[in-house]
Parts: sequence; C-alpha cells; structure tokens
Amino acid sequence: MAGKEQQGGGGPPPPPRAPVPAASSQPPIKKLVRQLDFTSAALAGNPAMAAAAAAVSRALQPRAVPVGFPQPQQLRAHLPVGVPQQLHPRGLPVMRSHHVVHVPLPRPAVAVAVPVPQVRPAQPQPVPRPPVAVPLKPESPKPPRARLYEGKDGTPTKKKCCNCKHSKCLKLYCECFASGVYCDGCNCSNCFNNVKNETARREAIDATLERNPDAFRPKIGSSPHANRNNMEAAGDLPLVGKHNKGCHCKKSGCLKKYSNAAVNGAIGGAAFSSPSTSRKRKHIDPSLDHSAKENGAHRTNHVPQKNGMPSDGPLPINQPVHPPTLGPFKVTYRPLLADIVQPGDVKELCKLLVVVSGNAAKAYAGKKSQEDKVVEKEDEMGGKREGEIGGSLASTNHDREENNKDPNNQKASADDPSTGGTRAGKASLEESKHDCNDDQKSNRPMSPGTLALMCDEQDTMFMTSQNVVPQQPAPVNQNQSELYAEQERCVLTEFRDCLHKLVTFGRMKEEKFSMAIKSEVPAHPMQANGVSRIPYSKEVDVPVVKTFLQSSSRHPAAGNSATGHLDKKPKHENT
DNA sequence: GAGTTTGAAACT
DNA sequence: CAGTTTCAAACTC
Repeated sequence: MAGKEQQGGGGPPPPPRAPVPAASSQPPIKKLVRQLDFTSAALAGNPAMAAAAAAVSRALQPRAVPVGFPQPQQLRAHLPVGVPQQLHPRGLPVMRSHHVVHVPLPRPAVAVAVPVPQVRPAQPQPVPRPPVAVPLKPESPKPPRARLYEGKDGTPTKKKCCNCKHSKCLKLYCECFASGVYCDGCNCSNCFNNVKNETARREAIDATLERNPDAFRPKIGSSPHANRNNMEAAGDLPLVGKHNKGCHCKKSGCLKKYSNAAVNGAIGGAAFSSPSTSRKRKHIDPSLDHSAKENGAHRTNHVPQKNGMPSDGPLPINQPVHPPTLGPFKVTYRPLLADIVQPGDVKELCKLLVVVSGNAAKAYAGKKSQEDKVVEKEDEMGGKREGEIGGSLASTNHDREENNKDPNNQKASADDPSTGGTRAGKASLEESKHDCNDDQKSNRPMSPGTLALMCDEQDTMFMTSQNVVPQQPAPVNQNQSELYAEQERCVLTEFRDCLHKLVTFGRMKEEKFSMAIKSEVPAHPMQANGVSRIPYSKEVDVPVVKTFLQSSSRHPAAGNSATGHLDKKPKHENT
C-alpha cells in the first residue's frame, strides 16, 4: 500500500512553518483535488432551488464573506508557513494544520458559500473583508472538528482524532488525510500525515489523486463539482447532504453514519450543517450542535488568513479548478421559512394570541354590558338577577372600564379589528400577561375547544385551575361559553392570519430568489444562487418573523418584543 | 473498552 | 470492471 510512501519517518522534515518548497517546485499535480472545494454545483442543476435555498440560508447568515475573496495566488501567499501549500492550481488538498490558528470564517451557516473572488473586482485586496461589516462570527461554519483545533499551540480543546494504525494516515481511510488536515494529537500510530513527513505525504496525495482526481473532494454535499459527471447526468443541484458519489450502502439503509448520508441528508438539522464533512461522525456531531448558526458548510480550513480575513481557506485554491463549469457554489438547502420563524417568534405569537384573547374577552364583556343595560331598561327584574349572579362578568366589566380609562388601550382597541375596536388598549404585553393572570386567578374554566386543544396537557396548573372552578349558574355558563367561543374565534382567526402571512413571506422569498437567480445566476462570484451575497442582508433579507408578526398582528402588544429580533430586519422587504 | 458491523478505499 | 481485501469509523454490548 503505502509502502513506498513511507519514507520512514524520515523524510527531511520541512520546517514546520516553512512553506513547502517542494510543492512549488514539484511538477504540478495533474489531478484536481476537490475536497476543499466548497463550491457546489448548485446552479448547474436546479438554479431556482439552489437560489432559493441559498437565499434563504443567507438570511440566516449575517454576512457573506466572499467579497474580495483572495485569488488562489493571493490566498497561497497568506498561507501559514507551516501549512503545506499545495500549489497545484488544480487544487491539491490544502493541508490544514491543526497547528494553525483557526480563523473563524464568517461564512454563513448554511449557506451558499460563494468563494469566487472575482466577484468584486473593486476589491482587489488580497484579504478583503467586506466593508460591510462582516460580523465577527465567532464560530466558523466549519465542522466542529476544525473548530476544535483552534488553539495554535494552546491546548487543543478538542479535536478530531483519527485512529489509523496501518494506513500511516496517508490513505483516504484516514479522516485527517482525507480532509486535508495534518494529524495533530490524533491517536494514530506510525503517522506520516504531518509536517515532518511532508514529502511522504505529498507522494501519498499524488498517488491518491492519480487514482482518483476527486479523491479529496467532499463525498457529500458540499462540493458541487464533486461529480461533475454525476451532476450532469442528474442535472441535480447538489444540495447539502447530497452524496457526490453516491453511497453504496447495503445494510445500513443509508441511515447510519457510515456513509454520512444519514447525517448530512436524512437528518434534518444536520442536513443543514456542513456538507463537506467527511463521513465520520466526529465531524458531524459538532456541527449538529451548531447547525443553526454555523452552517458549517465546510469543514474547517485551517488556513490562517492574514488580516483575519475570513476565508474559506482552501477554497479559493480550488476555484481555478472548476472555473468554467461551475462557479464554486456551495448550496445548502434550507427551508424558505427557516430564517423567518425564529424560536422567539413562537413566543411572540403566543403573546399575541393571548392579547387577542384578552381583547376578545373585553370586547365581549363590553358588548354584553351594553346588552345588559338594554335589558335592564326593559326588564328591571332581569337586571337584578344579573347583579346577583353575574359576578364574573361584573369583574370583567370592571376590568374593561379600567382599561377604558387607559388612553393607550383605547387607541389599541381602535386598531384592533378583531375586537371590533371595542376595547382599547389591549395590546401591551404587560396587559396581556395581566389578562392571562386574571384568567387564572379567576379560575376561568376552559372552553371545550380549549380543553380539546390541551388534551395532552397534563400541566397541573391548568387542570387544577379548571377543577377549582365552581359550578356557576346556567346563565353565567352560557355567557362564558359564548365568551370562550368568541375568544377562540379571535385567537384562531389571528393565528390563521399569521400563518397566511408566513406563507406569503415564504412565497415572496421564493419568488425573489427565483428571479434573482434567473438574472444573476451567471454566477457572479459573490452571488449565491443568484443572490448577491454581500448586500444580501439588506437587499434580500426577508422579513423576519417579527415583521411577520407585526404586520400580521393588529395587536401592538405582540409586536413589541423584548426579544429584539423583532427589529432584526425591519427594513425592506423588497418585493 | 472490546468486539462487531459497515461501507469506502485499495488492491488484484 | 468486478471481486476481494484492507481499513477505520460507526456501532453494539
């Protein structure tokens, strides 16, 4: 096997940080190494989809880094001395030394990384950082593995460790080798995948490439070019999680991690994480943890960037490799609504619904009150009776009156169609909470519908509350039933409206991306799926939930979120 | 932690 | 190209 490759631990160990002269001096390697290729074939196959996915994912990304991506040459220039530089234009795997300090890449979590440098000619600087602010993204999208190595000399927090015993870490069996990283701190034995054995390693790389030019390409997902052939045939957009080569799982049903398929594709969350992760779960697991943020799109590249410029590391190097065919696009699929609905939004929605419910109750109470007055005039007896048994309503009315005293509430009510404008300011969050508390305090019985919805709620609070409710006279129950029905109606209506808006946003995004891709696809380096990356946040950002809630809600209270992410993307929703 | 299973890589 | 072997991760116990 690697027998010849073994140069006995001997090869002249190139100085750790010194560039590997051999690389440059050696005849260019003929084979392409794609492993580092972050691009994805994206646009080639299903542009619309790619665009949409990319666009959506972008929303999650604070910013795209691609601007001014260093040209391969430039990039090489910045390679750390210690990192063997694969000079071959075609893209020898750039070894990412664990020793190298990992520079967090601003890369979007899921996204589409479009490393193409040319994109912004205006920014020739080798280490251009998008002027626009590239949020310092602490975490690199890369798979955990890479991240773990951050410490240069420091204690590597955690790292991936291969356990190779017989391959000398010079075969693709070795996770480190396959991913273009030096073994560092691994549990391997007789390891040649290190700076000291650079010569042997290079030979191994050459041999590997000779066997399979795509050997270093990610097997799954991230590399669009991975299988050019396959892609062509499939005409598919290699989304994250897509196996470039196609796995050959027989017994695992592709549900195990032996082939990554399960991890990258089948598993939802993981699917969005790093596509390029190798099949090993070590790479993957971490990504899962950060899937949301780090799109992990790619495995970590330890290529240090001077200037701290985030780079995709090896990526640029690969660019030259696939220039014509595809721009290096990495497409990671994300649901269109992925970035629209945030966890906090659910909370906001709940608040909103609570407010709506409270408003409905108040409105109902007010209405009832008026009716009662009319009745009183017509029937004094009826009025007496009401006074005797209408305790709960009385309190409700009382609340209403107090609320009416509040100008803010009045204003709010006017704006609230759902309540018929009867009640004014229901909208504040505090108020909503208040209403909620009142309900609980009053032991308000739950309507049948509510009970049905809570059928699985075992919360003692709810149950207790309900059980405590004393039986009330028929008339009151009837009123309450009506009240609850009204509340439910309002709540459901509001919820429906919210969903409609959400759907609308999703469609808008889809359309937008589709259009963008059509017009921009020409693969502008800075564009992912037709979406301009840098400006993206402003131009393409989709209204976030907040927006969605706010716009959908007629209840100000809901809109005011403490979460802050309401304000996230208030701006334009262009189209 | 040891042993087994699995599928990719390497080899014939 | 197909079949076999080797390998190391993934998995099970």
